[in-house]
Amino acid sequence: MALVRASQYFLPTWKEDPAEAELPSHKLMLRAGMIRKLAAGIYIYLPLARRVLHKIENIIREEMNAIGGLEITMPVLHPAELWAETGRLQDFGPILGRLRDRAGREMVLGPTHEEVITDLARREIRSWRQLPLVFYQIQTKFRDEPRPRGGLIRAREFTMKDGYSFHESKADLDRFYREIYQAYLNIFHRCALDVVVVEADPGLMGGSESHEFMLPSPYGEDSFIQCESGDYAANLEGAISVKDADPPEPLLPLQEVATPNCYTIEAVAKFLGVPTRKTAKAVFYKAGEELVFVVIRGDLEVNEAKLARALGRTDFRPALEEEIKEIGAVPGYASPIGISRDGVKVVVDDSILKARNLVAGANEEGFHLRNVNFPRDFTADIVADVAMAKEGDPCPRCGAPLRIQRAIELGHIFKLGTKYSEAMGATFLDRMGKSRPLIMGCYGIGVGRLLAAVIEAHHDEAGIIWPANLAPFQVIVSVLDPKQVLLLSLGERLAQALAEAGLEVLLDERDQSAGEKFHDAKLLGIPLLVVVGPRAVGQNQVELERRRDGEKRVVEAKPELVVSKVMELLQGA
RNA sequence: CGGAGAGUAGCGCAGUCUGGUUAGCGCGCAUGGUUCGGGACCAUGAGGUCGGCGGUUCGAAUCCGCCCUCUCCGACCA
Repeated sequence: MALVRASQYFLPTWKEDPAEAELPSHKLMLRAGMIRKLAAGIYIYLPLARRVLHKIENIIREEMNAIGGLEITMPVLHPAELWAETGRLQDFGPILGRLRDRAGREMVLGPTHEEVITDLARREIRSWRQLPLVFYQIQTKFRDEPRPRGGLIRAREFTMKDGYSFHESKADLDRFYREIYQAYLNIFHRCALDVVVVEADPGLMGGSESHEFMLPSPYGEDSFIQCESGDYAANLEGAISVKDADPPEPLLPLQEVATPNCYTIEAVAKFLGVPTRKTAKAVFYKAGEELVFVVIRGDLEVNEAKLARALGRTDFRPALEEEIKEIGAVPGYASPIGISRDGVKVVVDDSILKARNLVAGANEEGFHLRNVNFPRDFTADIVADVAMAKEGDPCPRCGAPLRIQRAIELGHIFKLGTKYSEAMGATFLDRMGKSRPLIMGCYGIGVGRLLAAVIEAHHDEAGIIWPANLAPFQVIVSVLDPKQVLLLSLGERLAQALAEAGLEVLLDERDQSAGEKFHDAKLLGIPLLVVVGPRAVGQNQVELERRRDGEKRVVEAKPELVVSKVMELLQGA
C-alpha cells in the first residue's frame, strides 16, 4: 500500500523560476523539488524524481527482458589499459574522466562500457552454443562534456541504459536489431513520447547501421533533417544531400579575371555578378602530414563527419594559412589548379561533378579563374559527398524538400560488427569449429534525459503534467484545513481507501494555505487531485480535479464512491 | 577552447557607474496570534567571510589585478 504524507515527505518546491535554468524541464524539475545541482552538469535526484525514474527504469527493464536482455551492473571505474586496447583512451580525449588509484594505476570513469563488456565476453564466451547473448545495465556514466546544458538534457554525470549484444552471425545481429528497434519504440511509446527514428552516422563506431530515437523539441541539444513526406529522416552528420544540378552548358575556356579584395565566396560572387553556386570553394584541413584540399560548390558547407568517412580518419583540423601557402595555394584565392600535389589530397565534393563553368581562385592574389570545369582542369584523389545537407534540399528518396528539426536524442542503437571484438580478441568457435570475432551491437538510452524529455512534452504554465503510468503519485488528496479534525480524518480515510485500491497516494495534510496546496499539486503534476475542503465537505462531498484538462467532479464523500470515481477519471488522464 | 553575461541571506533581486552611518527589498524560514477554497494577515525574530586572494585608499560590496564558480551562444558531442 502506498500512502505518503506530505508533512513527512520531502517536497521542497519553489514558487519562482530559478535564475540558472532556461529549459521548461530544467525549471520545473528544480521548482518541483525533483533535482538539485551539485556542480555544472552534476545533479542530486530527490525522492520525487526517484519515484518517476523507477517507473521509467522498470519500463525499460520490461522491454529489455522481453527480448532476452539480461541485467547486469558493470563498474564505474575502469582500468585505463582496457581503454588503451581499443585506442579510445586517446580517441575520447578530455571527455574521459581520469584519475589514479592509490597504487598509481591509471583509471577512467566509464563514459560507456563497450570495453568492459567485451572484456567480459572474451573471458566467458567460447562457443556459438552460448550465443546470442544480450546484456544491459542501468547505470551511472561520466563524460566530462565541454559544455553541459539544460539540466538533465545534457549532464556530465548521467544515468544510461546501455545494452550490448553478441552474435555468431551478421544475420542474427540483423534479427536482434529489428527486435530492439521495436523494443525502443515500445519504451518511448510507454513514456508517452512521439519519437522520430532517424538514420544516424555509424561513424567511427564502425558497423553498417545505426538509428537515433529523437524527440522533436525547440530545446533539443541535437538536430536532424527530415523529409516533409516522412520517408527520410537522418542525423545532420550523416544526412545524404542531393545536389540539384544546373542544366548542362557547353564548357567554356578558362579565363583569368581580376577580383581585387575578394577573399570570400560571397565577395567574389557579388563582384562578378554570379550566384555562389557557380563558384568552387576551397577548404583546407591538415591530417597528419597531409594537407587535405576540399573542393566544394560555393553555396555548400563541408560536413566534417562525412569528410572523416571519405578520408577514413578523424584526426584532422582546419589548416593554418602557412600550411596552405606551402603547397602554392593562395588563401582567399585558392583553387586546385596549379598547385603542388605533393603531400596533398584533393577531395572533390560530388556537387562539382555536374557543375559547369565555375569561378575558382587563380592562386594569385587578386585574381580568379572563370569557367573552371572538373575534371578538365584539375583532378581529384577522392570524389565523395562531403557536403552538409541543408534546409530545403531535395529528399534523396522522394525529392520533396528537407526540413531541419531540433530534437532531444533519447536513444541510439548501433550494429557494431567486430570493431571491439577484433581489437580486444573476443572470439568464439563457430559451428565449423573455426575461431571468429564476436559480432556485436550496442544500444543506449539516456534515462535522465528521457525523464527530462517527458516533462518537455508534458507540461503547462502551472507545472508538470505526468502521464498516469509515470506519475510519482496517481492521486493527491489535499486537506485544505487540516486543523479541522473532521477534514483531516476524512482525508485520511479517503487516502487509505485509494491506497488500498492500489493507487499511489500523496496525502497533503500540510498546514498551508489552500492556494499554496493547489499550486503545488499542479506544479508536481499529479494526475488527479482530491480536494477535501470545508465548503464541499459541509455538504458531505469532496471534489476531484484532473490535472491534464482541469475536468472537475463533485462526489459524495464516501470512500467507495471516491475510489470508483477516481479510477474512472484516471482512465482519461 | 572562442564570444557574451552573472556571482550580495535558502530563492528572486536592488545597491557597484559616482568609495563614506549599522548592506537593503520581496518571497521563504522561526515564534506567537488572527485566518483558512486558487501562492493570506499582524507582531517579533533568526539568517550575510557582498565568490576567493591580493592591491589602491583614512575608508572598498563599490576602484584595480589575478583566480574560482555558474549561465547563455558557438566549437565539440559512440
